Amino acid sequence: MALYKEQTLRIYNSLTGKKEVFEPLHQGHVGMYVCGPTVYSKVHLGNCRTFMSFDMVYRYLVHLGYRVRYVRNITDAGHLEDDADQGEDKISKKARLEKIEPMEVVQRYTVDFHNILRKFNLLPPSIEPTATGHIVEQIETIKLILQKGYAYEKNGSVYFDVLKFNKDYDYGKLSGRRIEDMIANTRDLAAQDEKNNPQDFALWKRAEPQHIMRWPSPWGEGFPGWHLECTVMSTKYLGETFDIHGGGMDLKFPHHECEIAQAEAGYGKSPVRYWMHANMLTLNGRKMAKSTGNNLLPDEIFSGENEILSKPYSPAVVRFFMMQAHYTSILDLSDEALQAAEKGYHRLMDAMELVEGLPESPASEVEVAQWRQRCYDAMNDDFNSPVLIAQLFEAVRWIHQVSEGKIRLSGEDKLLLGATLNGFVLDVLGLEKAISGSGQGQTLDGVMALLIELRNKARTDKDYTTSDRIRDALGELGIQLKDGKEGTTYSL
RNA sequence: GGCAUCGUGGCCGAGUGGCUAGGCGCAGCUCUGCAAAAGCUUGUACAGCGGUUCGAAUCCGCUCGAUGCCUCCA
Repeated sequence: MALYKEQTLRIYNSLTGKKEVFEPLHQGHVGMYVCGPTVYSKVHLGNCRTFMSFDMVYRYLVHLGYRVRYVRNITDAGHLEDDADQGEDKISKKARLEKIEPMEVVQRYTVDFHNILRKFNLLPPSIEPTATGHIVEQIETIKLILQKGYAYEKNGSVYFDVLKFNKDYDYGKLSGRRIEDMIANTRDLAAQDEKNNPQDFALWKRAEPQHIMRWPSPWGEGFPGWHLECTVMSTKYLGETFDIHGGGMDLKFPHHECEIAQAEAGYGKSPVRYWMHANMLTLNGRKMAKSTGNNLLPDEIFSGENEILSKPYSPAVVRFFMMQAHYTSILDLSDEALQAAEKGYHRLMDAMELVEGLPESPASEVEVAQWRQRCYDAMNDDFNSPVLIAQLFEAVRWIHQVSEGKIRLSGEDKLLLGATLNGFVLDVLGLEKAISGSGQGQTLDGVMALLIELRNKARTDKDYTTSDRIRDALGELGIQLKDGKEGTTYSL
């Protein structure tokens, strides 16, 4: 029997503001769409957190036995410098500045994006569609919205008529905004704007002569509006109604609000059953911004080449750090916090290594099956990974106690404990075992075994000068010796 | 200025009416030739001020602060 039949998953739905029991549209199948990056620069660490959160969501759904179609797009056209349909296309601008083709920009940063996500151990989505690959579908959708009367053409551009839409539907229901407030707060610049109302947004923009990225359309040469691609591609691959739509909190308004409006205008029904929004990542208590220098690139964390952190941190440690916070909470990254996460991460992973060799007893003194359910309870409660991790550390304590002979564990429970830990740590949280044994691993192991043997010989001979010399010299090279009950091990 | 999310012990971070997660640090202990590593033990904290309640970190109001979006400004 599939796990999802015995577990009750609840998801905080941003649309209703409540935790709701998750029931997919089609039993056993889940359709999930996540707004992907605009590939005009190196992927932002905050973006990574969002995608990592939804990777965890995806992994847990798969773990529960659902067949998930996970669609995450690549925005490679139409995303303007500001979101009020002014300014330049982000990708065109970068192409102009670097004097290369827009598609070179797209290619370069798509590759970067994939590389970074692979380091963070994110699973690839089922489908990763691009905006430029769906121009035809976008034009068709614009025609549909025009035909339904919720859009108008002006000088080769097509705009969505928000006020008209709001009469028949509810614009602002996702972000809790009222159209009256928005109108009251808007400066009157109708004179220089071709939109009927400042709240209207572009479905299609006429390309100015210097604009490089352009496609023919019934309204002349132009390019699609940013909000449209997500509506078009989610509908194409997941249907007019689908289960989960995710994205960063910063996309809630206007992007997701516009997606709802486009879909409702076109198809007459709300597109998404569960809206999920991941929260922001701050750095040393402040938002990340290139202009203030309060900014970190993922690779700068891995390499340690930055002015903010005291040392490099591996992708797995950063992932563990992020998983220790709930995805709906603002998370603050700092050197101190990463150091703490690194130690905790190693404690967890080291304990997992011990499970297999634990002594077995006829009966257990701990309730492994109940603990396993507590792990599920944590994840069932809106993917509460921090509470899950707290439960995992409960198991870490047991492992050490069993290892020291203080409590007993049956062979059956040992298997269950190990399988549960592996399932949650590796499959659900997506944490990887500490990197060891690359190309040089075996050689290094051999050298270290020799040094450890020599040092232990010196110690038994009470030649502490020699033994400490070995220990200290290795320490200076960044190799730490660990004297345990079972002998000496080392770590880099 | 508007909307939204939030403000928890030295740090990070769960918890949303009574049953006080977890990680890191600190301290004590065990182990050790000495250390390190590892393990064990230990913390009644919930921005401030009012209010509701038998009882609030948890509900309500106000103030202050943070983050995002919108506006303003530029």
